Amino acid sequence: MLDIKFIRENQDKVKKAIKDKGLKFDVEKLIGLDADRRKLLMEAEVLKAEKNKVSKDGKPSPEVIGKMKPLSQKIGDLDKKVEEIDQKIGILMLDIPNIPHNSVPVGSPDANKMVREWGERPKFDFKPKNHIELGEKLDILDFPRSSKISGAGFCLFKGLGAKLERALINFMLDLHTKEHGYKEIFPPFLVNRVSMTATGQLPRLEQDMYRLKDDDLFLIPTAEVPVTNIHRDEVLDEAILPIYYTAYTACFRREAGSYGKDTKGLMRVHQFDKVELVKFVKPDASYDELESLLKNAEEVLKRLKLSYRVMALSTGDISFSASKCYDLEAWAPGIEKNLEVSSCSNFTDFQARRANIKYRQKGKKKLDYIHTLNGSGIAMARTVIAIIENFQQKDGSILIPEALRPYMDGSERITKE
RNA sequence: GGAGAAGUCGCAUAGUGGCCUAGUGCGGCGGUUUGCUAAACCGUUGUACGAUUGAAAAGUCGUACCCAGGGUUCGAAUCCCUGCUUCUCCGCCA
Repeated sequence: MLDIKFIRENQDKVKKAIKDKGLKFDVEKLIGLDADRRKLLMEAEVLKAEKNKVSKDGKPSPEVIGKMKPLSQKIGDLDKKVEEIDQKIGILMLDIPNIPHNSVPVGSPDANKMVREWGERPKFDFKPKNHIELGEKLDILDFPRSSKISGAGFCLFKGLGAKLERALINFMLDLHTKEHGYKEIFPPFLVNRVSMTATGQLPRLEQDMYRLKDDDLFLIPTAEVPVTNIHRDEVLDEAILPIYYTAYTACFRREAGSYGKDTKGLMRVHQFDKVELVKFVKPDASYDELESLLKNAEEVLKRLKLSYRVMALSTGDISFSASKCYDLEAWAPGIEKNLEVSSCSNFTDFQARRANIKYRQKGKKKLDYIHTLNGSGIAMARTVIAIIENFQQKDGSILIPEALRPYMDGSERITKE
C-alpha cells in the first residue's frame, strides 16, 4: 500500500508505476474520493466539536436536548458517508502496486537483465536424463503414487530422496543461521485473512491460495507471510534493527490457471519446501540489504556447486508489492531449463504500511515505516531437480554435493537401494 | 466441544451514564541538586486522520481511539448484543 498523501502529490509517478507494471487503475477516481472524504470529514468534525462542548457542561436543559437531537442525527449521517468513502478508498488502495526503483529495467518480462553468472554447466559424455526418469529409476521419487494419494502436482520422496530433502533444509538453515546472522523461525503453516492481506497476497491472489472455508484460514504460499506478520502492528526499537529471520516451511500453491504448464515432475507442484529469508530494516539501508540478501541466497547454490545466473527483473515481471527484484536461476541439464529457485525482493515500505510495522528514530518525534525484504534461500523442489540432473552419472546414480554429505550420514552417492 | 472469568495510555492499576479532553504508580525523556553513581525534587510523556503555519525539523487547532464491530441515549470506558483474544475448570487428543 502506498501513502494516500504521496498519491495525492505524486499522481504522475503512481500512474507510471501502474503502466510499467502492466496494470490498470483509475487514479483520478481515487483522488476524487479522497477530496470528497476530506470535505465531509471537516463538516462532521465541526459539528462534533459543538456537540462535545455541550456534553461537557453536565445535564442540559430540555430545550438544549431538543436541539442536540437533530445535530446528532446530522453527525451520524456524515459519519456514515465518510465511512462509505473510506471503505471504497481502502479497497482501491489495495490495488495500487508498489513503485519500481529507478534501477529496474522498464518493460515486459523480455526486458529482464542478466546481472551475473556463476559456475559452469556440467559436460556429459552421455545424453543426460531428466529428474523424473532418474528419480523413478532410483526409487527416490514416486509420481504415480503421489498422484494416487493426492492428485496431480504433488510429489512423494522416498528413501535417500526424502533424506536429500531433509538434508537440504538443514544445510540451508545452518548456513543462514551460523554464517549469515539470521535467526531461525518455525512459524504456523496456516494463517488468517488479516496476515494474508498484510503481505499483499490478498485480495488479489485469493484464487491462488488454498483456503479452509470453515475457519477462513489459508495454507501459506510462502514463509514470507507468517514471518513478516511476526511484527505486524508493532513499533520496533531502532536499536534492534536490522532483523534477519530465516524459516523453513512447506509452501502451498493452487497454481490455478497454470494447468498444462510444467505439469510433469517437480517443476511446478502444489506443495514444496522452502527456506525463506526475511529482513526488517531501516529505510535508507534497504537496497544494500537486498544485495546482501541476494548474496546469502547465492551462497547456497555456490556451496552446492550448482551453476546459476542472477536476473534483474523488469517492471513487467516484478511482483505487485516489490520495488526491485532479483531471480536466481539454476541450470537443469535434463529438462534443459533455467529453473527459478529464488526470488529476492525489496518491498520498501509497501508491506510495512499494510502490516503497520514502524520504528522510532532517536531524536525524532514521528514514527516511520520500516522496510521489508525477503527472498528464497532457497526453494527445495527445483533445487532437487538441479542436483539430480547436474550430478547424474552414466550409471544413473547421483553424486551428492559435498556440502550435503554431513547431513546424509556421509553418503557420497545416491544409488538404487 | 462444554462451563466460567477477564480484556483501560509502554507496564501495573483506578474508574458502575455528564465533573474522563481517562486518575494514580512504575518506566521513558528533559531538568535541579551532586566529585561520580544512586536517591530526592520539578517538568514532560501515545497513535491516526483533518485543518493551518513552516524550506524542513516541528508547532498550533480540531476530531477519533478505553480488544473489535453493532445498538440504546441529548450524552457511553461505563448499559445491551455479536465477534475475537487470554486465563481457569471439565471433556477429547499427538
